[in-house]
Amino acid sequence: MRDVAALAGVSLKTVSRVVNEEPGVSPDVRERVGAAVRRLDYRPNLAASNLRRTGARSGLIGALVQDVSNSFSASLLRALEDAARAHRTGVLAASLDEGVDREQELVHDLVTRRVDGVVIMPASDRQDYLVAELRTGTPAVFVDRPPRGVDVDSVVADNALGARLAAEHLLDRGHRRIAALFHLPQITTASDRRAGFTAAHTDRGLRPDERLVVEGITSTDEASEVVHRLLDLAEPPTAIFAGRNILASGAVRALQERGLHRSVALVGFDDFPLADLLDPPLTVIRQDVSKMGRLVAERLFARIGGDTSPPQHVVVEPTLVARGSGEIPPGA
Amino acid sequence: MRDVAALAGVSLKTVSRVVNEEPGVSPDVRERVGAAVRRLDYRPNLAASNLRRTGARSGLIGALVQDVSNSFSASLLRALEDAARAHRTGVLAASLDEGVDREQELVHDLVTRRVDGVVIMPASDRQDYLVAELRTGTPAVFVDRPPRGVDVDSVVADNALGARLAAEHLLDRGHRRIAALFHLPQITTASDRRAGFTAAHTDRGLRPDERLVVEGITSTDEASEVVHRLLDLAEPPTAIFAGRNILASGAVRALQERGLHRSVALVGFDDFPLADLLDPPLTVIRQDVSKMGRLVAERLFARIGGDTSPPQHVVVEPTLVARGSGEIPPGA
DNA sequence: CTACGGCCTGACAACGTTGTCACAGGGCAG
DNA sequence: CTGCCCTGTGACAACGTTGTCAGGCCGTAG
Repeated sequence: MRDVAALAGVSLKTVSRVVNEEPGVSPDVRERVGAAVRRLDYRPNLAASNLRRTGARSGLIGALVQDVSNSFSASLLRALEDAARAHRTGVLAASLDEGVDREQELVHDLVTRRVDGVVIMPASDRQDYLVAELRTGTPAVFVDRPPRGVDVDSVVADNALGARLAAEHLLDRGHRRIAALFHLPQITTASDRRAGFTAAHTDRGLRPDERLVVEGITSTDEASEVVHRLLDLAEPPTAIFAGRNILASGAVRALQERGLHRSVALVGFDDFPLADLLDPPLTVIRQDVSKMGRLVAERLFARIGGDTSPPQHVVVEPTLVARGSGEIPPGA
Repeated sequence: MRDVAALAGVSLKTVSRVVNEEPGVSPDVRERVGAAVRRLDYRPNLAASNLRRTGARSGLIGALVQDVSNSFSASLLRALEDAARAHRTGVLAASLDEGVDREQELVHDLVTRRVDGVVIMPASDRQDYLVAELRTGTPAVFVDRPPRGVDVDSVVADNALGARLAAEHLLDRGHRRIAALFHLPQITTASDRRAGFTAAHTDRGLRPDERLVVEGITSTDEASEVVHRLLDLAEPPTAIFAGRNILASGAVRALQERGLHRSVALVGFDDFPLADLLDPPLTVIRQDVSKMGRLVAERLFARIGGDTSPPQHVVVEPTLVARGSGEIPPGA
C-alpha cells in the first residue's frame, strides 16, 4: 500500500479511500491510484483491514459436519456454500466423525479464528460448552440434530415423523416382523427415529419385535453383519427399516448376498445418489437437504446481520419416496 | 490481552510470552498469567498475530474442487482435511462447477485472504492467470487435471491408461461396437481418456466406431439420453464405456429403462459408493482418491514448508475393478 | 475584500500482537 | 568491593489498514 501511495503520489489514506470505493476522491486521483494498484498488483490485507475496522467480518463461516465425504453432509455443505457465496463469505469445513472432543476443539478453533458464524451438526450429546464460546458473539446454527444445553437456532428434520412414515408404509403392506437398524442411541436423530418407529406400531395396537430392533450401529459393514444375523433367526424379518443412509447400504449388501433383495422389503432413511438404480430401487425417507442448507444459511446470516430475536427451531418434514424395495409384500 | 496483563499485574509482552510458551518467564508469573487467561477466557487474535509475525501462516488452505457434493471431490476433500489437520490447518472449500471465471475469482480471493496454499481441480483450459497470483508466494498444487500455462506440482491419474484398461477389458471379451461417453473435450481428463480408449483399439489393429463415441456430455440426464439414442441405432453398441462417474449413472439408468442392463456391458471411470450394489455390480476404473489426497497434501505442505525444488508431477495409476457389468459378453 | 462553507487530501492514532532492545536485580568470579 | 554476566521483565515500535480530524484550496455571498 505504501508503494502504491508513493507511485501515485498520494497518501496512504487516499489509497485506502480508493480501494474501498469511498466517496470524496477526485476522478483523476482515483484514476492514478487505480493504475498504481494494477501496476503493482496490490492486494489489500484483509486481516489488517479487519483488525482496524470495528466489528468487521472475517468473511468466513465454519461448518462442522459429520463427515465431509458423506453424501448428506456433502450436499448440505454445498447448499451452505452457495448461500454463503451470496454474502461473499467462504466456508471452512471440517469433519467430526462423531468425535465429541473434536467438536469442542474445532468450535474453539473456529471462534478463535473469528469466523462470522458456525454451523454445527453436533456429535456431542450436550453442548453446554458452547455457552462460553458464544459469549464472543459468534452466532451458531445447529443442523440435523437439535442443540441441548444451549439455546440457538436449529434446522432439523422431523425424524420421528420420517421413521413413522417408513414403519406405517411397511405395516400397511402387512409386514409384522420389521427389523430396524439405528445409529448410536445417544444421538437424538437416532432415538427420535426409533421413537417414531415404535409409535407407528403402538398407534395400530402393535408392538415392534424387540429382537429385531438393533441400535448402536455405526458402519456399513456392521449393518451388513447385523442383517445377516437377523435373517438367521428362526422367525426372520420380512421387512427392514434402515435408520440412516450408510446403514441402508449395509442392509442392501446383506440382502443381495443372501439373494433376498427381492423378497425382503427395505426402507432407508436419507436419500442418496443411485438409490433409484439399485435392484430393486430403494424406497427411502427423503430429507430435502438443499432446503435445509438454505434455511440454515438464512438463519445464520440473519444472526450475523444482527438479528437478536429468540432462537428459532425449524423442523423440516421428510417425505417417503416409494421406488420398489419398500413395496415388497411379506412372504415374497 | 490488556485486561489479562492488568489482572496478572504484568506487561502485555509478558502475556504474549506466556501465551506463546516462550522461554524465560518465571514459573510464578507464568502461573499468574495462565490463571488470568483462563479467568477472562482470553483468546489470542490470530489475525493480529499473523500481521505482526513476519511470514506467519494463516493456518488455512484453499481447496477448489469441481463440486463439493460430488463423491470424487468430497472424498478428495476429506483426505485433504485429514492431512491438513496434522498441520493444524483448516480447509476452505469451494465448488467451481466447471466455471472458468469462478476459478479465477476464487483463486484471487484465496490469495488475497493470504491462505498458506491452494489445491486446485481446475475448470479452466489454461491457467496463465495463476502466474501473477503465485508471485505472492502462495504455493498451488493441481489435482485430477494437470496445469497448463504455469508450472506447479500436480497429482493426476493416468487417465489414458485407465481408459485403455477399460477398452481392453471390453475388447478382450469380444466386444467390437463399444460406445464411449466423455466429458467436455477441452478438459484434459476427458481428452486423455478418449485418447486411451482409441489407443486400445489401434494397438489391436482396430478402430473405434466414431458414431458411438460422444463427447461433451456434462450431466447424468444427458448421458442417459445419449445412451438411449445410441441403442436406437441399427447397429447398437454391445458395450459402453462411461468416461466419468456421473455419466456412468446416466448409462445405468438408460440401460435399466431399456431392460438391457444385463445384456449390454458397461465400464465406468471413477468408483463411487454403491457401485458394487447395482444390478449388475458396476465394473469400474478406480482412482485411489484417498491416496491422491494424501499426495496432494504432502506436496502442498512441503511447499509451504519452504521446498523450492522443481515442480513434481505425480501420476497415479488407476486399476480396473471387475464386478460384473463389464464382463457381460457381446450379444448377451 | 472578507467570511464562510464545501470539497479533497493528508497526518496521526489505533486495532491486537510480537520482535527488539534496554534495563533492573542478583549471583559469582576476581 | 567491583565488574560482569545472566535472568526476567517491560517500553516501544512495527505489522497493514482505517477512523478521526485538521487544514488547504476554491467558489460564492455579503
